[in-house]
Amino acid sequence: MTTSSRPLPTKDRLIRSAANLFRTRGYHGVGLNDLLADANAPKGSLYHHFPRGKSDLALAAATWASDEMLRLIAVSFDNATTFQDGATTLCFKLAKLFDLTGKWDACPIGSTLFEGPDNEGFRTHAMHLYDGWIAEVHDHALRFGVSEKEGQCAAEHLFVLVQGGWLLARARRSSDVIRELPGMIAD
Amino acid sequence: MTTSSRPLPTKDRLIRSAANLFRTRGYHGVGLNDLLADANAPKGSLYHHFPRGKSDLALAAATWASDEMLRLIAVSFDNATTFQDGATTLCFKLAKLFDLTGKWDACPIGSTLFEGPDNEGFRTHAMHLYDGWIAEVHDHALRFGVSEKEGQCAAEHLFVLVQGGWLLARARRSSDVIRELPGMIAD
DNA sequence: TTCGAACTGGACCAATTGGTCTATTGATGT
DNA sequence: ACATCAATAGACCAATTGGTCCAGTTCGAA
Repeated sequence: MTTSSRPLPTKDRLIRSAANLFRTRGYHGVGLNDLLADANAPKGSLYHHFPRGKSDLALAAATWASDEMLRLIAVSFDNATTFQDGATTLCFKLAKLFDLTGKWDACPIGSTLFEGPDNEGFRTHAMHLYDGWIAEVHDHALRFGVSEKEGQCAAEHLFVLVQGGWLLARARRSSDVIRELPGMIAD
Repeated sequence: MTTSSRPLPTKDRLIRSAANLFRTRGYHGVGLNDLLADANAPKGSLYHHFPRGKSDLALAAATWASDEMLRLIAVSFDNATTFQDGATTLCFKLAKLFDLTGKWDACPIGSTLFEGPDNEGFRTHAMHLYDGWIAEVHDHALRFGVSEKEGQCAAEHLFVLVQGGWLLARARRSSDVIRELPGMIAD
């Protein structure tokens, strides 16, 4: 039961709980019991909405979490005047979420989809979601008049920085690294 | 049974197997049965050498894997003439390991120690190991005449890039990103 | 050769795992 | 009022989990 989860339909509660739990404890680190208790749903509902069970739910949870991230990228770059500006805003927003919520301390996709059981399907899904993030940044970059190739480079660079920073921040329990990320782009 | 594991003492076989398995499948993704089969050791030996069981073994495995990485950093920077040079060599070595072995497709520390059970102890251990990597790069950076602070920055920057690149490379099943990492330092 | 500790082998355990199945409930259209 | 079907509730299951325990074995020092 994360936030005002009462009015949400069961399926959405399952997805949200799964996303939040997998994010910090990993796919295998979360048992169905924890999951169902957190979502306040019986086992029957899980297998009604996700016939293939835990793995299906993990896929859906990762997609949902990815969409959250896409929105974060969008709002960060929408009001930006330069790429640097957008990247800086994104990092600061991530750092704030890292500090305030207990769940933004790791990339939701990686924690959920790597180390999964049917590794190949999970990996492919993760790849697509990541490419979605990069494409989103890429599109925004183009608005600032950079070339196609430069935009792709910049987007991948930002992705790599964010992921690396996320990990180090988690290990140190400090969002400082994330805030210093933008400085690494210009250097 | 990874490589010529016959002459190795049981304890070392356990550590190596644990390091290799946890690296790709995560702490919770590896059961003791898999682990013991891979190390070709009985359960009694595990709890003799690691009285606290799986978690103790994971700590030892992470430390061992970290030492491997430290050596890789050392040989990369030892014969380098500039920081860029050392960083480039390191990335190319990592990319090669990524391609050749099946196990260098993720940071061994993160996969093993995050999402662990007694999260706090695991997290602290991971932090120390990571700081070891950064310190190693930092020391090499100083040899090239940069200031203390610049060296720390450069080391953390490289760390972040490597971690982020590692993740993207894993998702894409391609070491290309890792090889392009050095280009992101200069940009 | 004997003694004692380090180590091995594996039977055994309670708890938990992901998953199945069926009975029941709720709502919606007719 | 009825039929229909999506959704819920949870008992139940085999398999596996990490962990305990102890009888043997091995091996080096006395």
